Amino acid sequence: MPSSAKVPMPTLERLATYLTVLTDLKVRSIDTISSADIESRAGVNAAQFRKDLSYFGEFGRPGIGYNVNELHKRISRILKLDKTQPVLLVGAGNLGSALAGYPPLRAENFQIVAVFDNNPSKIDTKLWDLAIKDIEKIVSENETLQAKIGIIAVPSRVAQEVAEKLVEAKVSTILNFAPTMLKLPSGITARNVDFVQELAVLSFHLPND
Amino acid sequence: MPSSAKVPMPTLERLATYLTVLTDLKVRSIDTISSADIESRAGVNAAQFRKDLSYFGEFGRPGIGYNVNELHKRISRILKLDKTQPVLLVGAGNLGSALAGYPPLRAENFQIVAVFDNNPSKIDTKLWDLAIKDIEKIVSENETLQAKIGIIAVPSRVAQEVAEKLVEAKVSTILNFAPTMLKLPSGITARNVDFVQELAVLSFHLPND
DNA sequence: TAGATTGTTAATCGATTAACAATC
DNA sequence: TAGATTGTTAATCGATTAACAATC
Repeated sequence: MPSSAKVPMPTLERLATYLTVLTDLKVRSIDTISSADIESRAGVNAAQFRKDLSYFGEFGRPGIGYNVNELHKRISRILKLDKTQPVLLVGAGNLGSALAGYPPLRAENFQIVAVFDNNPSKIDTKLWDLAIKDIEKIVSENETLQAKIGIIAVPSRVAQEVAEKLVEAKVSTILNFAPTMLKLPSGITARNVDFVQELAVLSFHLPND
Repeated sequence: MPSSAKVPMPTLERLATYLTVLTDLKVRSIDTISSADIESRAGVNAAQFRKDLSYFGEFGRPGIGYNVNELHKRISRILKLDKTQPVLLVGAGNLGSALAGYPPLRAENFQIVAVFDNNPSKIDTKLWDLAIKDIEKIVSENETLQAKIGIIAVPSRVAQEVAEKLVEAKVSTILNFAPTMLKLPSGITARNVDFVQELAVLSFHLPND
């Protein structure tokens, strides 16, 4: 029942996976599932799944299983995906553009509310339906927007600098796509998405000729 | 000394992180570092770093530390990043386009050698310097190319189908950007990059108003 | 030599999974 | 009731870290 007991990071990551599976089950109009079903669909051990949920309360009925809609709703709630989250995007290059136009983000209630760049020739042009703004204005812009999540999609060499501006703009969590270790004040949560790292791990597993 | 003893996945992931740090040290012309330096720069415990390396042999000199260039070279070698790896990209949308034009990939010796899509209006047009080819031709195309790594950058609903084509084309490792659980034959290694999952974890950590 | 730092062992910590009483 | 499946405890497994002899 306690929602405050420290939740392991892997549990949190799997929660998002369960949501993906549950969304799919909803589409297929399946309305009850067991932890064993999850095991076969998500590749996560059934006991693991039940344990993960146990950090947040009771969700199923012994002998029956879980109601798909209810479980989806409750996990969304836990991950704070039940209401729209405003997000600041920094970097209007290829990657930033792809992120701003990425449908699954909207589907899960993340809304990019502003895009920033430092390139004068981009400032005041549009990225999809958003005006690209001067990165120097991020602090004042976010006074109104009040976004708490920031995405860094700029080259590595300026990522640290951008991170500091995001912190100044009162963002408290950062998703960093640049392959750099950010130095951040405590209290700021950051995650790195590193394509090259992912490919490197795959590369290691390649058969040796 | 054994390179074959099963290496933990987190070790492999950190190896790529070390490489990033080492590249940076090379740029700064620093040529010797200790595990304690790595701890402060990569945020990884010094003992952890030494343990990670120990799966692959001996790399440093007691009392001295590690030679930056040599360590970089050896880790590159371990991850098979010392020679160019050909990669097939499926999906010539926004994300595929961003990946194909992503400089760090080239910097680490990954080379996208072909792009495939199923959209007739895209086929035979160019994505950067590559001709977009019909996904139906992937098997025959890869007979010549012999790429072993595939990237899936298509919408979720077609990701499974694309994965199967990649397997048919004799790819053995897959990086999947679609938020779906792929069902793959054993022997195929896959990793998912899920932006929404990353954001969901951040979202969880958001202060409750 | 004295000081620094490695590679590795052993101790700790935490996450995964099996087992089962409770319950539908 | 008998069968199914949960939530949770306890056992297992594996990864992280501290400690230290070896060595530069």
